[in-house]
Amino acid sequence: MELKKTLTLPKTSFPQRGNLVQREPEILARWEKDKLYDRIQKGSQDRPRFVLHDGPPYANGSIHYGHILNKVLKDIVVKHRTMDGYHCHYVPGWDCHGLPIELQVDRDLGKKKEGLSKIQVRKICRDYALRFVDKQREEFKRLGCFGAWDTPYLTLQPHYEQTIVREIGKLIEGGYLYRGRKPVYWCASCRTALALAEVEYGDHVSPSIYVKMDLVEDAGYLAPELAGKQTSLVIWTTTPWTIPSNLAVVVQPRYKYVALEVETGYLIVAEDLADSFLADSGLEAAARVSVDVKKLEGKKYRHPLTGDRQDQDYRVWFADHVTLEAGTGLVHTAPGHGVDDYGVGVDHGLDIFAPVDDGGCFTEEVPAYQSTPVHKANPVIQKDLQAAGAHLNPLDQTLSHSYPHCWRCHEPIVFRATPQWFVELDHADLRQRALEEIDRTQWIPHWGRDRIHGMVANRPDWCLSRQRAWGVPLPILYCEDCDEPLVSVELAERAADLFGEEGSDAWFSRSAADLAPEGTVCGSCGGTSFRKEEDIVDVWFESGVSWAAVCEDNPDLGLPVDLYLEGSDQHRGWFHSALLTGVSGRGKAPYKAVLTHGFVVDKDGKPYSKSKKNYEPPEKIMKRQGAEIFRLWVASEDYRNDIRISPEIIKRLTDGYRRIRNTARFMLGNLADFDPTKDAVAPEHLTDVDRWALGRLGALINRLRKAYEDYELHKVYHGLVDYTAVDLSALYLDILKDRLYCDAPTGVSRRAAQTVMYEILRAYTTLMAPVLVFTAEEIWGHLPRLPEDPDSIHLASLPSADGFEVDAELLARFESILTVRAAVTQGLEAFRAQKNKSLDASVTVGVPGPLRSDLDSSAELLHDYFIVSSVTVVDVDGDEVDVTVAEHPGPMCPRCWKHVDGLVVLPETRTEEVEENAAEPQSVCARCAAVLKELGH
RNA sequence: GGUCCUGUAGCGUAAUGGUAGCGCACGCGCCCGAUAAGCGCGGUGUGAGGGUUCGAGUCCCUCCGGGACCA
Repeated sequence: MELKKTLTLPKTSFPQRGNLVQREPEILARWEKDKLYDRIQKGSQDRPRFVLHDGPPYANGSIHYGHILNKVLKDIVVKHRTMDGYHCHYVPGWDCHGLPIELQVDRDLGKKKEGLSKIQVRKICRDYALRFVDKQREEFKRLGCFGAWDTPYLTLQPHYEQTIVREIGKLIEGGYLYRGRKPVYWCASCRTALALAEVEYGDHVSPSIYVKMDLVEDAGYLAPELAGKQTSLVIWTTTPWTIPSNLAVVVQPRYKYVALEVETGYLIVAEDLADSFLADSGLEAAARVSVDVKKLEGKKYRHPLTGDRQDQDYRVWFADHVTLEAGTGLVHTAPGHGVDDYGVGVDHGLDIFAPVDDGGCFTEEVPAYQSTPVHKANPVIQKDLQAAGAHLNPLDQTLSHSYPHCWRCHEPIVFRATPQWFVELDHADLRQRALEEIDRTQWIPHWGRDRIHGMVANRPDWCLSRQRAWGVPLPILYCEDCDEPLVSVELAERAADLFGEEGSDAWFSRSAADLAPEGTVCGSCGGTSFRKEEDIVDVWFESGVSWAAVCEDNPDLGLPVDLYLEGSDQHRGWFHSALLTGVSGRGKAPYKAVLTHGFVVDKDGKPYSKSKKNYEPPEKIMKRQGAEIFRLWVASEDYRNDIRISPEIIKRLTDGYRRIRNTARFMLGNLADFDPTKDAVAPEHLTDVDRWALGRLGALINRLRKAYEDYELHKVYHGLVDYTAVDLSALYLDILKDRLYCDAPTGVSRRAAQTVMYEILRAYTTLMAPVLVFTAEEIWGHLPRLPEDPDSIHLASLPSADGFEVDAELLARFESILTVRAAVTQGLEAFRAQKNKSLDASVTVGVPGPLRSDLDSSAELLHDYFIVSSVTVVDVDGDEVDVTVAEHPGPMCPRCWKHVDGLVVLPETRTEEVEENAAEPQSVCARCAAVLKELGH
């Protein structure tokens, strides 16, 4: 008789290998066919809501690691909350308007674009966006993410566009919207504003000029030497044409400045730049006098070319952007022609003066150069400065440097202030109220609060307008007679109504007269004919109001939502725009909590980039390993820091996955003949180690549930893997093998083991389901189920630790047993090196007094716990466990491989088999003999 | 340059201011009844330097490295 055939070995159709690339799509297809997401929604209708509102990715390109990280994190949270008893409706969204698509379409169209109308171009942009929505949608679904994929929100949908315009109406109603000027990149040859992405840097030779500007007051207060002398500021610039627009000079109060004595008086420059200035100008300084530049704040100087303007102009201010890299440490400031300059202008109440027209020519505001293109005006201005005695260096000095050029015509661009629409941050305490809302919001991690707080506290007014075509138009008209803008809630509402029906194309397809509400007259001159605003709204405003477009009126969602979850860059992006629109529109933040994650970087911590190619495209990994590995990756790393991905990390995760899968498979194999409704045994039939195992399961359940609730998902993964390796594989399941394989298949001992294993596998599978969505479902399909169990694990609830309470006394006792077990396995090491199995050993353990009673209460089972053939416990002096290992003297049972004092000869082996094979009669241990008899052998 | 974050063994991750632990990898061995599996044993670490403290991975400062957002 072949004894191996009398064992109950694991048996299962659950494949050892995941073969995820093929299996995942099958599972997805089944979910789709079974309408699983809809069933989850219907089944949870009466439960409390938990709303995770999706931040829309941009509808361009294929998804990358950052998208995967973000969407899988969201999905794990949503699936966990669903299994935790909430109704979670997840509506994915896409950001569809904006420059990247418009630029791409521009490139694709090339010259063809010139013959197309705005509406035609917008149609192409729309098709482009929708194509990528479809592509990304499939990619997200492939990751196992659940959601309303058939009814996502898109910022180009009429309803969404309607909301955008309505919320602009709210800004108008609240008085936040105003028209101001702001410097933008401007291409004079294309006569258009350029976005940052449309600017190319290239070498350019510019004039390099030092200009002196005389202080009005006697400068004796700076240093006694200066009293009675003409003292001047020296500035340096490569754009002489901005000198007529100069309205201020700024210095850095932290730096040291000196006054250089020259023929005409004293010249103030930064100490560290004095030598380079003298070298460039060819001037000689008879003396250097240290000056305290802080005393210059607010002092007036005379502009070398223009007469006096308003009192606030031509003064010295402090600013941080002043550096010692080049120039003089005193920075010429023209608020209409530079970003830093603009900031100074806003801070000090200066005119945003930009006397340059669309074609890059001076306007009548500068009569001397009127109609001259600015770059051609440079030499003229230099000569005028020289004539005024203000040009300190030779006229032909130049500087070759990197300078912005138009991406299309390659001409050098200019900075030029143009009219823009702004949200006024300090109107109606908007900024203050936003800051208060920040403090009412939970930020995860907590430092998110400081980050956004700093940004909101310091940000300038929000420039809402963009000079582009692919977006939602600002609902504003201008009077044809007096050019006054018509800004009204009625007009916004009228536009909103039209957009809701026709989309925002209505603005372009309809005439201004058609768009104006009936009876509209210009508030300024009473005119009745209008032209349309051509600007569109900043896309951050569009996505910012998603709470209004998506959540506010949806009974499955509502406001405020529970959670926004995005990368930490969104403190300045979406969290920020949603906060400001929420506070200005509804008086409160649209979210209760905001969770942020870091960025995906390579193994060296460097951000991965398309140009460096320091990464493998995600779709390649997907095609090789499937989506589950990505989900494991997301769950395994602490997302609060930057998240690394590398071949080694993928390898480690794959190993972890196999461990989990194999352990589950082992349990399934040993449950093949187990029907929980019939075969489960009562608690009193469980052994100590069974009860201990259930206690450990209870602890795991508590730990993982807390980790999920606290969004500490990496603790879920590590908790699960550690439990698998330590508690299950190395300990409990290893100990169980003898009972499972050798005891009577339907005997109470084996059924007890199965009962416990069943509870473990059920809970284990459910706990992993939010992360390992496919594998958990697959295990669920093979698990003996109860009649009330749903057909998908994603319809099940998280396990409760009730019923698996940790018995403190038992746990303490097992701690002792496991301590001794560790000593025994260590003692066994030398024994096993002699080609012995641990079951060949007979172990004598000397244990210190305190442990003794803990061991004695399990004395009969210790050899099973230690997986040896016999254990004798003796007292020992001292507090070290003492282990002695010897070969067990008795014969080994050929069936269960344990050594016993004596074997029993099997009755039927005495006869013909023996004679035929001339073999010894077969003998087994008493336990196996009884089992064989019961089996009918 | 500014604001904020971050640095624990090869990789991932843990540690109310109180003995630096866990898993995987790696090395060595066992097993061949979870088998493209399983079991055991083993070495390796707080970026650097100061400070506070009886005691610092943890709090403070400086430096170095990395990141996000601004400029």
